[in-house]
Amino acid sequence: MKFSQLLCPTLKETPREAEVVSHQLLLRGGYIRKVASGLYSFLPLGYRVLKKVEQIVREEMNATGAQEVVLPCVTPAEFWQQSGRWDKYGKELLRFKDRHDNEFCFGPTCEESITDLVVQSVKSYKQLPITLYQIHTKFRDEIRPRFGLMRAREFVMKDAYSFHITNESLDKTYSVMQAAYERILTRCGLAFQLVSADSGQMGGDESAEFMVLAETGEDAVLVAKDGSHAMNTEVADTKPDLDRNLYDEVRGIEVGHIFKLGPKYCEAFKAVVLDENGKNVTMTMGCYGIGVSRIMAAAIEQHHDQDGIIWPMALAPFQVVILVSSMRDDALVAEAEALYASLVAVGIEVLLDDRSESVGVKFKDASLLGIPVQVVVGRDWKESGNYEVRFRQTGEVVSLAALDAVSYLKNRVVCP
RNA sequence: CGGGGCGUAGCGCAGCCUGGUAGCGCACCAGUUUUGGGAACUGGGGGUCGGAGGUUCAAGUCCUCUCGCCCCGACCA
Repeated sequence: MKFSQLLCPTLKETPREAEVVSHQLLLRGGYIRKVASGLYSFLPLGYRVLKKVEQIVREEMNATGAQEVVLPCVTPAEFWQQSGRWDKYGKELLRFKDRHDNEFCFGPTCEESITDLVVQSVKSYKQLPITLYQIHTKFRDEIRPRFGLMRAREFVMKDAYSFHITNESLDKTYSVMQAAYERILTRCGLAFQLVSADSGQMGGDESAEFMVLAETGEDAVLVAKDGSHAMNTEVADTKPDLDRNLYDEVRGIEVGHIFKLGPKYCEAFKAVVLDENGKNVTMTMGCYGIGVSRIMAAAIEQHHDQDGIIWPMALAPFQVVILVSSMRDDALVAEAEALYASLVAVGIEVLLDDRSESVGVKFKDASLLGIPVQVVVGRDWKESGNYEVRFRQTGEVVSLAALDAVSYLKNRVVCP
């Protein structure tokens, strides 16, 4: 991609509405724009990052044997009445009527819809266990949306649901999901903490949250000093005899939550299969959510500095940006374009900053955008034929012979 | 919903108290000179001053109502 063609309206000044750093930098970097409170458009760079997170989630889900589906965003009121949540969910559930005066809501989560699907299509214990997931838009009419993508009303979530006839089977899938979530967050380059949690409105027996550690996190977490476990302070508050001296309190951003739901929804939907004796048994269920768009924000909260975003390699919209120090120097431009073509040819995601801006602007924008590797074709190349390579995260600066550039950069953009 | 703050060009702001031709910086367009950490000059374009009503000869400014946005709280993946 050439920067001169890219829709990327960077801002020098922070919009007044943005309070937290991820929101500020996403706006300043031209990643997102606000449409209304809690509603955001993703611009090309923002969408690239979102797709990176989605793809990591998808790969790890598929690796567990989970199957990807898509359910409608709009669901009929009957589903929610059947589970009892039409009354319980409150105003967070966005409700409306169609032209026939039938009631619907925009799904904030999909236990009802997925259970309905499974009821229709799963009839035998031989089809179990099964895990279905989707990566899709959710809407929750939050009391107070805030902090940009951190607590938006419309957001992208991966929600997975597993169905079983034994608790042992549910336990097993729950563990598999936990391990998958650990791999997802590790691949995303995030430091996180697994915490036992309150299952809240979802119901169920056991749940755990995945917290991305960041001082700006909305949640407080108690981590045992011996490292053995951690819990949300919401849970700690229900344990009056807990010795808080044995814990350190840290802040976290909840990016994932896994639940053993049990039979609640399956009972409500009469989700039964025939067992090996030909008898009806009610299924039991687990659900597993990851805030895909929230991970974007959390990654920035954890990885930024005064100059801007510092994307982990796996999430970066581009791995490399080539800065041409002067667009009026034909030799420089030709060299940069040749380098660009050869990097593209080996599959590196590279942005060529071919704008007729001063090199200072290009440095500032490259740092703000958080592209992991900056390759400068300029002064050094004129003098010695070398490129100057700068690493956003470490500040390391390397002088690189042009001949070695492709193989060197290929090695340096590998995701851990 | 309670408390607080803010709405003036894409972004950041001044002007309001004390009513009288709607401004500044950045961004944008054209031209010239520039190009190693947000260049300079010249010339341009862009505004229902959030909306409605009122007071007045005259409202961005005063009054009333209203909508939106942000922060704190309750709530929450």
